[in-house]
Amino acid sequence: MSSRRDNTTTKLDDAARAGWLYYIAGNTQDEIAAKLGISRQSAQRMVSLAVSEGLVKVRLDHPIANCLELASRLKKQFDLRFAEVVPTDPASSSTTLGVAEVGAEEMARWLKSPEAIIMAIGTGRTLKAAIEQLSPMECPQHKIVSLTGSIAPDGSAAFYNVIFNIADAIKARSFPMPLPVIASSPEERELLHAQTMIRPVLELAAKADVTFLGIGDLGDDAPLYLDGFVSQGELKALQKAGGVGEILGWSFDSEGRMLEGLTNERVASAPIPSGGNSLVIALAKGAKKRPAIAAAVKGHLINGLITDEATAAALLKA
Amino acid sequence: MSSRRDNTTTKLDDAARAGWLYYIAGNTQDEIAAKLGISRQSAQRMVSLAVSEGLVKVRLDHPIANCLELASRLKKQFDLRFAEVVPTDPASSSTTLGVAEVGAEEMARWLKSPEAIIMAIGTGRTLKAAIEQLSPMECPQHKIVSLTGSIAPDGSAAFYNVIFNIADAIKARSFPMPLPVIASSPEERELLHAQTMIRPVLELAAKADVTFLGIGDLGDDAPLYLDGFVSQGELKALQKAGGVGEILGWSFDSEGRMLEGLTNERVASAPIPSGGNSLVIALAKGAKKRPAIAAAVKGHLINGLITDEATAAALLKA
DNA sequence: TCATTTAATGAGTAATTGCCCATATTAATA
DNA sequence: TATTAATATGGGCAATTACTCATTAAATGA
Repeated sequence: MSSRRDNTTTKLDDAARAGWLYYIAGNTQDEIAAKLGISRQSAQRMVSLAVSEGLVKVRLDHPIANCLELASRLKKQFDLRFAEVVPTDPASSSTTLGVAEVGAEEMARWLKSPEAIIMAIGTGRTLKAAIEQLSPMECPQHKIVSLTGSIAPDGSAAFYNVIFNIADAIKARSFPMPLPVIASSPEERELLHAQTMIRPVLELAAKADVTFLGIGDLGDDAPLYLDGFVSQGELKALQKAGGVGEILGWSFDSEGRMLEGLTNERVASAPIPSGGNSLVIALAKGAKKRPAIAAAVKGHLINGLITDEATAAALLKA
Repeated sequence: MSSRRDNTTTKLDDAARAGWLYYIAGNTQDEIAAKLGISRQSAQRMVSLAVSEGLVKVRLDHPIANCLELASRLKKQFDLRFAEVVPTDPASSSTTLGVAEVGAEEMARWLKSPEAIIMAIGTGRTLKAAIEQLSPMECPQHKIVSLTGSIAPDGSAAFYNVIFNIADAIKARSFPMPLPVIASSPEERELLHAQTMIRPVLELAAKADVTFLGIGDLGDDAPLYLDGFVSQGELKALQKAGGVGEILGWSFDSEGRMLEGLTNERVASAPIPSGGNSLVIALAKGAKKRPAIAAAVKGHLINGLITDEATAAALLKA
């Protein structure tokens, strides 16, 4: 008892133990209670704690035929180098369910590489959900670079910036970008990018081997607006100019062409990587994002996509 | 659906889908049944098929998980009735850290039993460290019996004899063994064992419900030698005869076979309990003790083990 | 075609689990 | 030290899941 660090640690240890006995060893909660000398209710609490703390990871090792089919058609039709489709749960309103898990797996696959890679990371709710699924690992050989600013309009750390969450789970060198997402003027953007702290990050970003990012819609409740990065007026202007989506703050029209002027001339994020071998994977699903995703794949802003069955089917039909 | 090859494939696909909806999306089987248009029972069958076909993989992201895994493999491979593995702290040089705490917990678990039990106790540094972790408790119903002498070669109370330390913490009837660990001759051993004070202790020891003991190595700095129970010459002889470890002073070779003659014909300790239901748990870890532990489990000198991750992994590899 | 075997289905039921609530225990604070 | 707040515990019950069994549908082969 003396060597234990603190209460939380002990509790998580016990939870892990209970979770192991339940999920791996196949004990019932009654059996666990007996083995651990606690009541059944406590055993139940521990198991559920292990789940809610994310200690328990469930994976399904089966290429569900329809998903596979859709993925391969997506790859072909939109000239993608990577596509993954997860089943749609019609009843769930989650905008990340499934996509986040698969995204995390794909990230982990890259991070497991013994060779040093540069992984670039965007931002957004979906990506954040994916990061939460990442299992801790040590990979000091890799560099993880943020493509977009970590500063919210009010000066605080942006909630949906994920580079710091990654750094918690993955022991790799990480490069955040201490910038706002959108500067107040083109001049300020240039000034910010000229900073000695920023330039190496931008250079690193341009050389990324693989990039994971989210896609935002430009509807009336666009994340860019909800999070306060653009004003309502600016959003209206983007919509009027034909904008249907944004990546890293860069807005584009339904053909995937970047909009000229407007907020785009003040976006402080790095450009979307597009070098020859660089893999740019977007994580996105949902009816609301469909036009944005369609535009992004049409305009080859991305060359990889993780989405769900319904979205994939809709993309193929359009 | 067009690409499905045959019935089995389809079934597995559906099972995978059901498994996904259940484990990843968190649906109940009723919901799955509704969504897939099948009965609840069929949904249940599909989910369980997904599990039995190994489509569902559960992983536990916690250091404890590996320990539990190792423990269950130890139990299986060495036919142990009890095995507990604690995480290895690579930074610590302690030979008892973790093992002592868990040993104490296990002792406490037994002592909490309302039914009267006989607990036998060996000796050694690890065991002493374990006893120090014991919380005081009242259990007059139990008997605690020492398996080995409490007299150092110089006639003083042996430092690493732990029965008296137990008696401090635990209010139970305790039975020390006022003997040397190794007598000066086989004859003296017989004489000592014939004493009216000793015989009941030996009889009690033979009936122990559970035994906790340490394992000593027979390297050049064997505890048996350091504590002055055997001379350097005797130690060399033991090594030459193939001795790799000792329990209670009884030396054995790498297969866990007791050595013939030498100091073994003068050991005054009780024999290692081995009755049908008796649980004999050793507390030991560390590279130095590895051959001794391996021999003890191979030769079934013990049927319970508390050790650490590194030692457990090495034992399994050997 | 018909008998026979085999697999699939759903009803019923026992076992297991999730959760709420009252109580006890522990920790924090005055 | 006494009081209060926070937390943990176990009883009880409803929801969920696992399993058995009888029945039905499909497949097989003469």
